Amino acid sequence: MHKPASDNAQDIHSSGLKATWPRIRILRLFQQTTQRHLSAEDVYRSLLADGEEIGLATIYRVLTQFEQARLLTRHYFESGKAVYELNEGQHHDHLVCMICGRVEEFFDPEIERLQQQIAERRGFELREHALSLYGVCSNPACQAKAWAESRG
Amino acid sequence: MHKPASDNAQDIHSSGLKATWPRIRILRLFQQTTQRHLSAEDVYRSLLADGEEIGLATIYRVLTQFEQARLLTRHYFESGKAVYELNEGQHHDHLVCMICGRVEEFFDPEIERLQQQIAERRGFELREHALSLYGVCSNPACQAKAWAESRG
DNA sequence: TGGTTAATGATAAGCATTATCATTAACCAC
DNA sequence: GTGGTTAATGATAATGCTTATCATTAACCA
Repeated sequence: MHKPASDNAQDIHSSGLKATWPRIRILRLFQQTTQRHLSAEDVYRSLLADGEEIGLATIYRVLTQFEQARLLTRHYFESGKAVYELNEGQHHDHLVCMICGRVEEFFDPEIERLQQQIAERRGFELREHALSLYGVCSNPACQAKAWAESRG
Repeated sequence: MHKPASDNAQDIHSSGLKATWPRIRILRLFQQTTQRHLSAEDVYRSLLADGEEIGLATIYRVLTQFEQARLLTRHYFESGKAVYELNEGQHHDHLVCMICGRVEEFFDPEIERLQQQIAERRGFELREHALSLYGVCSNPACQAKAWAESRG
């Protein structure tokens, strides 16, 4: 069902990092959690709830390292704080509910192609992009809340 | 050539805000500057250089108010700090040079259409979106620096 | 023109994140 | 396996951007 911790240690090792206990636990959390997108604080709390007292400084450091090692990818979603998700190869963009915070993923090859074309036309060598759509999801509670907000 | 300050005061007034001196100067800065995208700190420094001692707290407050009044729009560009630009009606997205920070604007109706379509298919009512492309611009200095960075 | 009420500015507080540094634990050679 | 080297950790201080507080000041309207 889940990757065992040892595979986990392999992944970390082959990224040129020592397979320390905090790093193993953090990576495992991303592999096992149902909530794909986690902030540093989320990771800290989850591990603590699981009896793992890992310092917040370590969490921040490891998340940054994992991002550089391409084990995780980072996003901002306009919230003022970074969230990370497991990098499973296929690139995708995000659709975020402004009410409940739910995040859906999508991939549109045509949009990707157009982006590349726009960059090329302007002499930019495209390295990465951030595309996030913000709206109100199909949950009736969200639609009700959105409607209430719109009328002050 | 430039809008006179009085028009300026009109815009502020019709947004339901008092036409105070700090607000007039801040809006004028955005209308006159060549650098379209300014952070709170940028605004503070520019006005100071122009002999205008406006408190940083006021700058932050006014930028937020102008954004709510749709006189300005806010962006993040992954930099950890907000930048604002004059809202002149037509929506556009951004192409940002990761080396020199230069920002170009673009608009692609096809991308806009596809975004709308994606949101609809998933039952989202699209409210806004953030699309920023990051790369290396055509400036030879940037390309050289990017190349140097890529090899540590 | 004066009174009311909101705006300002100095400063403190807040929040996410990074830096510092003494202690601890992984790894590699033996 | 064991020990020594070197990097990782964790507590905490520091930073950077932004918002809150509150006494003082200035816009607006009657």
